[in-house]
Amino acid sequence: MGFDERVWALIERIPRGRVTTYKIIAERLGSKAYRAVGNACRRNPNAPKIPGHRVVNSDGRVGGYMGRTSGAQVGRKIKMLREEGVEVEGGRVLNFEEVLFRF
DNA sequence: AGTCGCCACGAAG
DNA sequence: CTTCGTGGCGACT
Repeated sequence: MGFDERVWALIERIPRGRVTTYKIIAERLGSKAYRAVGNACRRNPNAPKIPGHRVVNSDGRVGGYMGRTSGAQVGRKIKMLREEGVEVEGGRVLNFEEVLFRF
């Protein structure tokens, strides 16, 4: 099981209505490779099953989606989050600390 | 083997 | 805002 697979396995455990961060995932893997976590997400092979939209930046900014840091793809990410009850405004997760999932 | 070039990032300036 | 460090991976040679 490579690095990417381990990242995906963790992402699958994020509950609905919660988010986590690249940094937290890296720490959970015993690594400081938060940037590599972003790479793993970018290579996410199964968009619906692996909820990459629940992974945001450590400062609460929504970040990117489907390989993009801005644009329509990111818009869909925000929409999905809203649909599961996560408040997003101005590209930021509201009540970030409250919805943050730390495994 | 090694190198090089990404990055949905983070910290510091 | 801007750099700068950064880890792991894929695509090369």
